[in-house]
Amino acid sequence: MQNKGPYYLTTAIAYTSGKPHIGNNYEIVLADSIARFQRKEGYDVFFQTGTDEHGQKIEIKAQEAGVTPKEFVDNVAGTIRGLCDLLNVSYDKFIRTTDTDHEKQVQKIFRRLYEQGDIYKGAYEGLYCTPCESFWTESQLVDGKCPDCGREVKPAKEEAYFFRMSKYADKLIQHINEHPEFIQPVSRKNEMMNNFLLPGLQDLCVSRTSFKWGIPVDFDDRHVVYVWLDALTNYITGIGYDADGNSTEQYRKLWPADLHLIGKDIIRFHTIYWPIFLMALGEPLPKQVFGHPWLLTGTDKMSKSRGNVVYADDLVDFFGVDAVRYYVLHEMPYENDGNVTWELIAERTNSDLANTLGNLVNRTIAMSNKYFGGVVADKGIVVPEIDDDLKKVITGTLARVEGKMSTLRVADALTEIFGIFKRCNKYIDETEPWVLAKDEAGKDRLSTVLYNLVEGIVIGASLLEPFMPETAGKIVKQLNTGLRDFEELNQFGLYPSGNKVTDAPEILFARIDLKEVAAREEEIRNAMIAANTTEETKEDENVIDIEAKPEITYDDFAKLQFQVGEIIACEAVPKSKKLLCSKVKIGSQVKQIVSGIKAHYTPEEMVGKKVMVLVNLKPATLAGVVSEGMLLCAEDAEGNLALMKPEKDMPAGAEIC
RNA sequence: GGCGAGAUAGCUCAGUUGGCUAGAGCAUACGGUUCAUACCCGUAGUGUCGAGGGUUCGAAUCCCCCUCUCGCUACCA
Repeated sequence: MQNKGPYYLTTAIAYTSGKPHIGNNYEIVLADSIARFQRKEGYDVFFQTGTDEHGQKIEIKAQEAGVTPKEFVDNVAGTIRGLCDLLNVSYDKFIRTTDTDHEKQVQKIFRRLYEQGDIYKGAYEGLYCTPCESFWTESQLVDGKCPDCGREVKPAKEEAYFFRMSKYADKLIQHINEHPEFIQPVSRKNEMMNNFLLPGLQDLCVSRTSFKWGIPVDFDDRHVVYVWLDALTNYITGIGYDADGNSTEQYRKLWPADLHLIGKDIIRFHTIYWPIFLMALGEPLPKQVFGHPWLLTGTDKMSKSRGNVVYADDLVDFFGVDAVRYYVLHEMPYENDGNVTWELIAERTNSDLANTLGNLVNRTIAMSNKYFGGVVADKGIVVPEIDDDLKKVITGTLARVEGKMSTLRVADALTEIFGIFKRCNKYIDETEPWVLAKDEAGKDRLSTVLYNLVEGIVIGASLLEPFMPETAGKIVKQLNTGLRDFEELNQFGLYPSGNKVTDAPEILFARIDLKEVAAREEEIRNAMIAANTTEETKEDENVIDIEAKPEITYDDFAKLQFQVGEIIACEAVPKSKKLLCSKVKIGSQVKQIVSGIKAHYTPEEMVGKKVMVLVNLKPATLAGVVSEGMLLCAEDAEGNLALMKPEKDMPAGAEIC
């Protein structure tokens, strides 16, 4: 087979905070189908995936679990790798950000960027605005003052390293404009341009001192490298990049990557920060970044307490690996989010895999056995008006599939392949083998018909291999042959005439009873809810750790005036998505307070509540509405808000102290 | 609020530069067939192409406006 050169493909690395659901695994199946396809096309493919294992969240989770962070990520990374294997993912390298060589390179990269001035130590001294509780970089200040409130900024305790993004912004804008294929789908390009690049890039914080579970900055070990410089660089460290210029031959061969396949939530990091890091290192940029939409379960958000989280291993256990692969690839969302449910997979499996494909293979083999003892021979009895179209459809499919795959239209490529199987079913109807079998004179024609069917199925199976490798192998095994190379797929008639197919055809995909699916799903849901209940009671005892703020004096505290306020009226702020405007009775006066809690409370719910109010906050205007205080809320890890209410009924205006 | 995308058959969606009776798949109904996993083949559909207005010989397709949904972003005192 002709070698078309290297093709380097990556997925995002999965965060090891817990077991990923099918919506996360979908990306890697998609990547796998592309990797396998390009291999068949003759490319020397290198396919890398892996896990992102640092950060405060993992540090906390490990603590909760009573294990070290390393033990924790070893366990989860093992689970994730196991899911990849279960899904038959043909990765060439599974990188972990805790790999020693990766960590070493990240340190070297950090040091190099620091030494050449791209990373600087953010001296927070003089740059913290206490009222705004915000850190600002020098470039963000307006006349040396807080850009939000215009007040003086002053020194703060935490320091961090920053990356000078603005330095490379113009070069990146130019690159994006000159390479329209760089960001896919194109609609994302405008978002990046309009929201970030054109308004001006802010410098990015690339280190932390608030947690320890990360790669230490080797010349300043109070700091660990913060997520993006650690995670994104996996794409080059995994293939042998060296910041000192001693990169491996593999790196020189593979970089720049042909495709970074990622979810739409991290497009910004892959199309802005990552290219800029690479520019700073003097390396070429990846050729394409594809930010795919998500595969969701119905309309509800997945949550364990609802028991509606869909895991790949449960699905594979019930449907089989290729049915799951087929579903996610066939439903691959391109512009909009897609759906996955047990019922949808079952329906798709029945109609496409059991009926169209499985039944075709089964009936073809059954007829070969019934009429010719399994021997498939081309007797050369051609009926052009029927056979020609069949052959044309089959031999033309490769080109159509290649066309679809060149623009990553994986779902459409699969539809093209199934066109072969549908055409074969129709061919059976056109030729009526059972009629031919009744008459000795029809025997040779019948033999040719069956030969044509077997040949079509072999070509279809060969095209199917990148998407459903296990099934493709099973099909050709039953036909007692092997998969064809892609370059042979535009020829018809390579199946050895006189070959004998299996006399015991195996059902490739059994039809699934929807009631069984519902029962199984119910079973898993209940088990999940039960397991989660015990887990949640445990979690109730847990606390959420947030970043510590600098210590304050009692005098600082005494400046704050908290009182009980009664909400007597509330309405949504018209020109805003998150804001509610409340009239709050505090003693004898009524204040107007704007709060960003529309997602959690309706205006009707708000009225009548007695809540905790910070009263002496300087009034500010939000979305054109004046706000004269702040309603206090508790916030959980998911960002859910709960208003603070006195434990006993208290009059409006009561001081909270 | 800024920028952007979208609203087409019961469901998921295609509809290129405006052009003949608006399409595909799934689901549904009917007919045919029996080699096969109650399967396959064929036929039939229904659609105010989100509402209204405009340009045009002609608009799902272009323009205006309205309603709704969604994405990124800002606001979240």
